[in-house]
This record gives sequence, structure tokens and C-alpha cells, in this order.
Amino acid sequence: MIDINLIRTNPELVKENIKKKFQDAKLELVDKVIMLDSEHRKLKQEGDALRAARNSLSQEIGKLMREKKVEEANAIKAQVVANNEKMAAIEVREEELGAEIKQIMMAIPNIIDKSVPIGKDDSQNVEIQKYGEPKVPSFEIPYHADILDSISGLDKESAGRTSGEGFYYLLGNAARLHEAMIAYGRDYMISQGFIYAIPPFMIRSDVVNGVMSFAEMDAMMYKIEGQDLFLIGTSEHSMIGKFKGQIIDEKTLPIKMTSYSPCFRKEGGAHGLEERGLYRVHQFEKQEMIVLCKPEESMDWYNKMWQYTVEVFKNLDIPVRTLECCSGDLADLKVKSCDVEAWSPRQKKYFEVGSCSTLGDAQARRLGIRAKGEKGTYYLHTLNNTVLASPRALIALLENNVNEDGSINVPVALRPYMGGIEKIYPNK
RNA sequence: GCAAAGGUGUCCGAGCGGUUUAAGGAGCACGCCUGGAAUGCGUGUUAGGUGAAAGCCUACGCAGGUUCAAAUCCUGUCCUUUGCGCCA
Repeated sequence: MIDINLIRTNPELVKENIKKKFQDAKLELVDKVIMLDSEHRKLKQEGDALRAARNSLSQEIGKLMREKKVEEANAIKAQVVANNEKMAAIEVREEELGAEIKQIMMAIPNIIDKSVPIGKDDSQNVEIQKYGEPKVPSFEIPYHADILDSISGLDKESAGRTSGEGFYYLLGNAARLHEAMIAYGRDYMISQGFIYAIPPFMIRSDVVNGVMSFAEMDAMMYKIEGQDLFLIGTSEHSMIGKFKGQIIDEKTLPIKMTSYSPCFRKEGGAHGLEERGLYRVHQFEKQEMIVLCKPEESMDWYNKMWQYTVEVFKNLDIPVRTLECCSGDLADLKVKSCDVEAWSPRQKKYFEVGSCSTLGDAQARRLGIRAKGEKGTYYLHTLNNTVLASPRALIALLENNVNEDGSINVPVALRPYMGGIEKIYPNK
């Protein structure tokens, strides 16, 4: 959600931005909201005048009552009643307009950063960095579900019976590796000065609405029956929601936190869950990072944050590249965003393992997250990024660390979390 | 889950139908004092909207209601604390 003031003072900029995102259908919203806004303000002024009259007349009644001039007071009461009728009509319209304006404002995309490459869709995303050699070994890398099978690490059949499609049991060393990766990601972020948090795994609808659009919510979030609660799709939701409606002392900025949570996603509309694999599932676990900072610092943080993820994957012996999202692929709330992708030597291409975004003040404006300091009170900037999400990261780990004989190298960084094991051997 | 008490500005906290334009304090900012600081004294300081400005409007957890008038009364709801119950 952008500042309506920007639309008042510079509608062309807002329209230009919509065009850059190839959402021309939304262009008319700008003029429409300007119209509604001016009507709304006019009405508000009328309403304010009426409310002012009511307040002063009511006060006068109070004075007269104290002086026991009951008849005079009653005469004024009649005036206020008449006034109130007019006011009620205006207030209804005022509220309608306000709601309509808010709805449109939610639909108008955030202003993207100047540096964002222009492009229609994800095919035009731009590679900005590569780390490690995307090796294709001389032997054929098995499908990750087969690697997992070889170490008796995966049981989707049982999960199908208990929970249905899109769920899984991770077993033995596979489960341990999965948790080791998360733990390593966690400790890496702690070493970078982030505060570790375990947030609520369910949140209320008002928080959900603050962090995503209704359409996104419907496609992603599981709702708890009979209660106003949703299972989180990422801990970003509860971590940013934590600050809803707060005014934060500027001196405590930046707020840097790394959170762990399971993540639940309906994956509605996605082209199917894989039959055997773990690439797209209803439940995964993620170590996340968030930063809340002053507006002028957000771009620096953005660049630092995705580098953390690259560093984590580098330490797990997984080659990665970073792709910047082009304008058309950027979600409406985001100012700039990139995906960190891991190399798949089996598919001979990269696949997404993390996503880093700065939302500018849009999320903070929706949720009412402000800071107070020398320059007064202002909305602060919010950023979020994946440290590591598994089992997707586990897939990358297995494919990049499996040997021709089927054994799996445990990267040095993970060994402390694996009881010192250096290699995992297949048991069949 | 039951019961009681409570939710007021950045924080603490008073107010419990009209004299609240939300007392008082802490914190913060500025000034005086000082060689410099602490202390002390003085001034300012809730947020949002609207307006050129003066001002006006809105908000006392949230949503409704009663009233000429609601922080204050009523209803619902959420949260917190305490006690009881239940439970890893």
C-alpha cells in the first residue's frame, strides 16, 4: 500500500510504475481514487463542521443544565437532534468512500526501485551473482526421492494414509540432515547478530490481511475451522505481525531477527504436487530472517540479506546463483526482490531455494508499524529473506553431495549437528 | 474451561456521563546553571486526518448500543493478570 499523498501529488509517477509492471488494467484506478479521495475529503470537511457544531452545542447544554435552565437546554437539544440526522447520512457515505478508497489503494502496486529490471514475467529475471561451479558429474545423479530411498529416509506412502498428498515422513539420517541444515542456518544468523525467535505458528486474519492480499491468502493459507486462526505459510507473517500497531523507539533500530517455523501451504492452483518428490509439499520447515529499519538503510540491508543466504549455501557445498525479479514478476507489495537458486546437477538447471524482498514502507503502512525519533514519527521499512528452507534445501544438498557409489558427503559445517558423521552410506 | 480484576499517549498512571483542551510522573528534546557533567530550574513533547493559517475533526484494546453529550453507562468480542480446573 503506497501513501495516498503520492497519488495526489504525483499521479504520473504512480501510473508510470503500473506500466512498468505491465498492469495497464490498473491505470484507471489512479484517476478513480483521486476522484473518490477529493469527494471523501469534501464530505469529511462537511462532517467535521457538523460534528464541531454538535460538540459545542452539547457543551452548551451541559452549561445550561448546571444552571438549571432546562427549557433553553431542551431547545438546543432539538437542534442537535436535527443536526444529527444530517450527519448520519454524511457519515454513511463517508465510510463507504473510505472503504472503497482503501480497497483501491491495496490494489495499486508499490513503487518499485529504480534499479529493478523491466520485464514481463519470470523469464526476464536477471542473474546478478553466481557462486560455486555448477558441476555436472560424470555419473548420473539420481532423483532425490531415490537418493532418500537408498538411505531409507523417506516414506510418502504412510504420509498419504495419515495426511494425504503433499505430506511426507522423513526418517533417520535424512530427517537428521534436514534438521541439521536448519540448525546450521539458525546458528549462522545468530553469529551475524540476529536475534533468534520461535514465533506463533498460527495467526489471526487481521495479521494475515496485513501481510498479503486476499487472493494470496486464499491460495496459500490453511484456516482453522471455527476459529479466527490460520496456519502460517512462513514465519515472516508472525514476525512482521509482531510489530503491528507499534511505535518503535528509533534507537532500537535496526531490528534483526531470525525465526524458525514449520510452514504450511495449500499450494492451491499450483500445477500439482509431485508424486514422489519433496519439491512442492504442503508442509516444510524454514529458518527465516527479517529486518525492520530506517528507510534510508533498507537498500543496504537488502543487499546484505541475500548475501547471507548465499553464504549459507556456499558453506553447504551447494552452488547457487541469485536472480533479480524483474518488474512484472515482482509482487505488488514489493520494492525489490531476488531469488536465490540452488544448482541441480540432475536437472542441469537452478531451482529456487530462497527469496529476499524489501517492501519499503508498504507493509508497515498496512500494519501500522512506525518508528519515533529525531525526525518525528514515520513508517519504517520491512525486509524478509529465507535463510534456508527444507526439504527443498535438502534436495539441493543431496544432489550436490552424492557420490557415484551412492554415499552422501556431509558438509563440514553440518557435521557438528550430525554427531560427527562425515558420510552417509546407502543401506541397499 | 470457570471466576475475579484490568486494558488510557513512547512508558507508568489518574479520571468512572458535560469544567479533560486526557491530570501527574518517567523518558526524550531544547534552554538556563556549569570549566565539563550530574543535580536543579524553565519550556516543549500522543497520534492520525483536514486546512494557507487560526482552527476543526477523529482515536482511551476492538466492534456495536444508550444519550443532546461517552475514556466514563450497557452488550458482544479479543487480550493481560490472579485464583481454580485441565493438560503436554
